[in-house]
Amino acid sequence: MLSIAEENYLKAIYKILEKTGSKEASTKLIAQEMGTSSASVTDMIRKLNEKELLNYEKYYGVSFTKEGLKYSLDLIRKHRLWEYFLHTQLQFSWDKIHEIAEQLEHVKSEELIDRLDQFLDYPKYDPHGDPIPNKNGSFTFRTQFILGNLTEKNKEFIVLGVRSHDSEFLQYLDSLVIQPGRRLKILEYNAFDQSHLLQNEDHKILSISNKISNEILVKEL
Amino acid sequence: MLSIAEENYLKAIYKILEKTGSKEASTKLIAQEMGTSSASVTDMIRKLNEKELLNYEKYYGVSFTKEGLKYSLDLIRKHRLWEYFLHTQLQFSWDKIHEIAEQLEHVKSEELIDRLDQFLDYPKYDPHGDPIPNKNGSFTFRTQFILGNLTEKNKEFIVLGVRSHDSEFLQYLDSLVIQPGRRLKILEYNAFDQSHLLQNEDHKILSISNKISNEILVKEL
DNA sequence: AAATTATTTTAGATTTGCCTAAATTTTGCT
DNA sequence: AGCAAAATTTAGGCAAATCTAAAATAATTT
Ligand SMILES: [Mn+2]
Ligand SMILES: [Mn+2]
Ligand SMILES: [Mn+2]
Ligand SMILES: [Mn+2]
Repeated sequence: MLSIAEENYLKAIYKILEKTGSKEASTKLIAQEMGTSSASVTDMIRKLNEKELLNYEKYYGVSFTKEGLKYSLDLIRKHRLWEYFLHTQLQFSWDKIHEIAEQLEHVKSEELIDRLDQFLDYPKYDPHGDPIPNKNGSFTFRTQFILGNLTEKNKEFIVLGVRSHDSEFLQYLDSLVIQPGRRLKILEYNAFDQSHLLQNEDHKILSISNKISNEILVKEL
Repeated sequence: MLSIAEENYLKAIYKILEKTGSKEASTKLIAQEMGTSSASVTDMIRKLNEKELLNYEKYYGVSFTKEGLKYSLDLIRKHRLWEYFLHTQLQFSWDKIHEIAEQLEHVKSEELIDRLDQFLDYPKYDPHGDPIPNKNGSFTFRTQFILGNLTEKNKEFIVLGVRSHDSEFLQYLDSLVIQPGRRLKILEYNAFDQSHLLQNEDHKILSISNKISNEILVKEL
């Protein structure tokens, strides 16, 4: 059993590896992600190395061991299942759930998360569209496009998720009725500033900058 | 915002005051309840006194301040609401819920507990029959009897709760179909050893020692 | 009212997770 | 290759929460 601090380091490393696509995470990036000093990171990764959750070579960053990766995936699973619970059962808006899930994910009980999974009917994606690992740590993949890359007029899409989880961004999307499961139609695409003119499910016309559209994930139809 | 350790001390003190009916809790009893040394208790109660949650007079134990009592009641509320959730929604048996609620009760979010309360439809009693304080910290009382004190033949009762939360005791009651909401009928009372012969809801005949019956709370009808 | 016992507090350490500053090592650049 | 910059580790310290042992105080018994 790991402490909350140790678990948060694992999550930070997972997030870095996911974002950079690399196999190793540097002390610097971990410190940045955790909001701590590099010295603290060195202390902690040495400890997690001793617990055989991280492969650590002095001066060359860390990678996950098999057990470290599985532990991280379990944390991601717990976090996203709790987010799903908060959103679908307790009606929390999607900009409020992350912070609470950050606490709930550290509750230690395998049976709890298994029963929660069953209670929620084994959801595959969280309220932000991120995949939820199953008990074995495997994700369900799906083809998805970044709205910002789509330019075809009159084409219709279903929102799948978002790439930014920024609270204000999510609230803004709420105000535009752009949420997972909602429909969007491209009315116009402006190649000069890469902005879109969209129609939402409520037939409202929306003008969206590429700053926004690049953070929205959709599928056709 | 208090640390988990600080919160657990408040709960321990609450439990002692409830059990002893006294206004002050001694260092010794707190240490016993927490499973720590008296020295640790002295350190902590001095800290909680500085935070104005406890009234503390050196060598004479502690009592709650108004804020300390409210904080404790909020913790009891969270604990019991989570237990109710685990039992009624996730189908955990009543002997498993306490341990998990001990973790969940420390999640910090007032909105979370308010929404959970609403989701569960404002339950007044937890799965062990203990009252759940409302948002203002007030309990709903009800008249209840200790089964061990009841001797009248052929009288019928509804189980309301239990006074011991021991896991093995609860499992034993499960095996006898003695659970909150279930009916019980007194077939015989033996004054010599104070044992009861009962009939449960499944029409099974049960012989119950006073050791057991003294831990069961019931109401008439 | 002493003396003994029980309880509580103080003193001094330990562990965890964090910090800053200094030393070391690697990396990038001319 | 050599030097400067960047990253990392080490050293030393701090706060929280714990411990054991010793000292102080209160309660009980004679
Ligand atoms: Mn999240
Ligand atoms: Mn999410
Ligand atoms: Mn409980
Ligand atoms: Mn309970």
